[in-house]
Amino acid sequence: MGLRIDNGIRSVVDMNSTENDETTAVDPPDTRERILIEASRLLAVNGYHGTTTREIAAAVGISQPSLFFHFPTKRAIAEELYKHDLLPAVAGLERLVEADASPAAKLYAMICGEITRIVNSPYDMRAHISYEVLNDPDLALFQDLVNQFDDLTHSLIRSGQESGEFAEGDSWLAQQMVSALLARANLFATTDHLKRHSHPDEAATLILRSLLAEPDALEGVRRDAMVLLPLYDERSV
Amino acid sequence: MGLRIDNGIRSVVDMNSTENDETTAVDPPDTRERILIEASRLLAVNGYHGTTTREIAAAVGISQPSLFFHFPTKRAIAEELYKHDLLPAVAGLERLVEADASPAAKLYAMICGEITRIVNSPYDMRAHISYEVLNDPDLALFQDLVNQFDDLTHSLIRSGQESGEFAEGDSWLAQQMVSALLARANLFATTDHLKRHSHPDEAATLILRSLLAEPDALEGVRRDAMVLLPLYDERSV
DNA sequence: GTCTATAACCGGATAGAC
DNA sequence: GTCTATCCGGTTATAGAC
Repeated sequence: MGLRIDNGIRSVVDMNSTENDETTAVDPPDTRERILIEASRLLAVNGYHGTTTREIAAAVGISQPSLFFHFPTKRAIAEELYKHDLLPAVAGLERLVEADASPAAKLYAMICGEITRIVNSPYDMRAHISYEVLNDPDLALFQDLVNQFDDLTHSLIRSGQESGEFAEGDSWLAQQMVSALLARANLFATTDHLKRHSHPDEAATLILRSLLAEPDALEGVRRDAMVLLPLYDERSV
Repeated sequence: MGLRIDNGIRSVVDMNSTENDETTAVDPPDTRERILIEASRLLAVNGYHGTTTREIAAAVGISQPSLFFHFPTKRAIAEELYKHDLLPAVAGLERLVEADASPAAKLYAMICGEITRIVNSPYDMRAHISYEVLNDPDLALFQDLVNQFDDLTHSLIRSGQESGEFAEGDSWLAQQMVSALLARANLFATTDHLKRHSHPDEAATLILRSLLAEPDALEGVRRDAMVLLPLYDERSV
């Protein structure tokens, strides 16, 4: 079958594809896709209420009403962006949780996979988990998705503590630290510090060192996580 | 003096005063103070652009134009809140940095002191470091303050790495983890999980375990930090 | 698919009475 | 200090031509 180009920006699929077929060479983003890209930048910087449809249209280079040919409402633009970010994350973490491996390896793989995904995303998702968005009753779907992700992370930490692989401690606080670091990773991705200087592994190492009961176990965890990592990526399942 | 119950909110003035005269016993929040409290909640949830002066006024129980008797603009309300949050943080961290102690103890004391301060604040400061606010050119003052805080944290981590007290690693990433956790602490404070179940020490422990080259050094670091802690609090200098 | 013109609304802020 | 009434600029979204 081969990878289809989904007409857009180098879709996520393309960026990560291990082999390219010759048809993917050109790949000019259509208007709809350019709207999503520019909107993601503006939403990240100015927030949902701080971003106007005029600004998005100007960034794309079309008139403000032309936006409404491609999307029914401003909200629909934001929804598509948030879904693009959150659905693969929840699905990937669910696959990891069900896998046969230690909680530490699963957590390590999740952090690596998630940061890799964020860095490779064509969109700027810094704002995806702003309180402003999560508390908007009209965007309740995303509260659910974020809560699902957080709950899965929390249960991973709990079961690691129960098996003795992780040190005892407030599992809720630990989960918040993981989720805070991942939210921050969206910022790394655009300041491009992460792209140039840092590795997903470093973030995972930082978290695991703080959780593991036995620091020397880290190398083994890393090896197990590398085997698990493809599971997190929807293309490889 | 004795502990007064603060009916609701302890006013900022009271919290920081080293000595109380007897006239402060009752402490009914005046309108101006109530505006700040309600505005902090709404700003935290809906963001700056997502919060209207009409909503703030309704929460306080006055008419919308009455706000403008107490504050010249909507922005002035936000500015006062952000200053209240950021000025003591930067000043406290500066005092810690200049103190005579190990970087690890200073970092531990900062995290403890900062979370304690957040939990005790009468305001809900969840939104204080949203990109929406930090990127607003009219609020550039706060970018400076946040950058100062982050730079001081970063230099603390760097010098700990240079002395061998901390493990090698990306100091920028480590600083981001600290700052992300503290930003999240503003959320803890209102979900009141932190107030009930968690201790500032747990957060500091979580971070230090991930940074220390020698995990067994943690107990000594904690003891040194406890001596340092009063330095962070402006009331005790 | 994109445009111009515009409807309908909501935002911050002011005027002036009490 | 607080109110009612109001101004005015900016915002989302629609209508209809090309």
